[in-house]
Amino acid sequence: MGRQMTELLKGTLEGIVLALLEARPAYGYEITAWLREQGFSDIAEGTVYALLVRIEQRGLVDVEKVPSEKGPPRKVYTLNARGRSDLAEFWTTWGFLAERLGRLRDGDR
Amino acid sequence: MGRQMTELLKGTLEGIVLALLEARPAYGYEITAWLREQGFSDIAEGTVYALLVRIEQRGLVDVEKVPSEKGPPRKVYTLNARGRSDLAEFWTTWGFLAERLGRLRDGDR
DNA sequence: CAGCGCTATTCAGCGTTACTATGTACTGGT
DNA sequence: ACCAGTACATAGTAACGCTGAATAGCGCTG
Repeated sequence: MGRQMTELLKGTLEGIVLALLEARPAYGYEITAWLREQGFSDIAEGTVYALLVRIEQRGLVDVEKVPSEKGPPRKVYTLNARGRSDLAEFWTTWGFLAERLGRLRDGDR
Repeated sequence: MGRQMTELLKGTLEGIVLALLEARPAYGYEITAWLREQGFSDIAEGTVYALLVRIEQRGLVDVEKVPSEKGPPRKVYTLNARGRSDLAEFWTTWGFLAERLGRLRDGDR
């Protein structure tokens, strides 16, 4: 993966996953697959699982273990109230940045 | 500064500074002041200087020492060819992310 | 039934970045 | 002599994503 993408993903990836979980509960493997579909083809599985551990420890998600027909049990993550609040903050921060960057890009300085 | 902003700035801040330098050469103290004007009120001076050292070592900028009327000599940074190429890459990467996030925000999933 | 592929999670070690806190140095005004 | 403003620098820390590998369950095929 490019160095720039790696750095830009810091913080962003967490927002993306929270936003996905807002739409529907999901488990790690599924999230990784979804990310790849969305064009984030180079995101390592390990990265996603580490992220999920973090947001669980911060109390942004509820976790439920669900047996799978194929392979080991899934850990299904659901966004809770704290998570929704955190996501709202994320959108505010992102919005601020995106607005500044948009102006910069259009040569408005 | 918020944790989210700190993480989102990773990679972004470098792009912002490169974009500024594309518009006009500048020196560290000046860049810090400009950032504060743009609403990045909490970015520490040390952060900017460290960033400038990095992009200089990567060969993205040319540096010229210019005596100042007030205080020690200024190090004026000018974006060079490599820097412009790096900035173009940054906009591509940023554009990709901004597009995905824009969709996510609008509930398009 | 052995091996392979897919599903699913976990972990150790690493590199990069921004933050905090501090230090150095030069100039002009009181 | 002192202090505020200008200007640059650096050591140490925390957070995040990446690499690479390991572990484990299940179904299918030779």
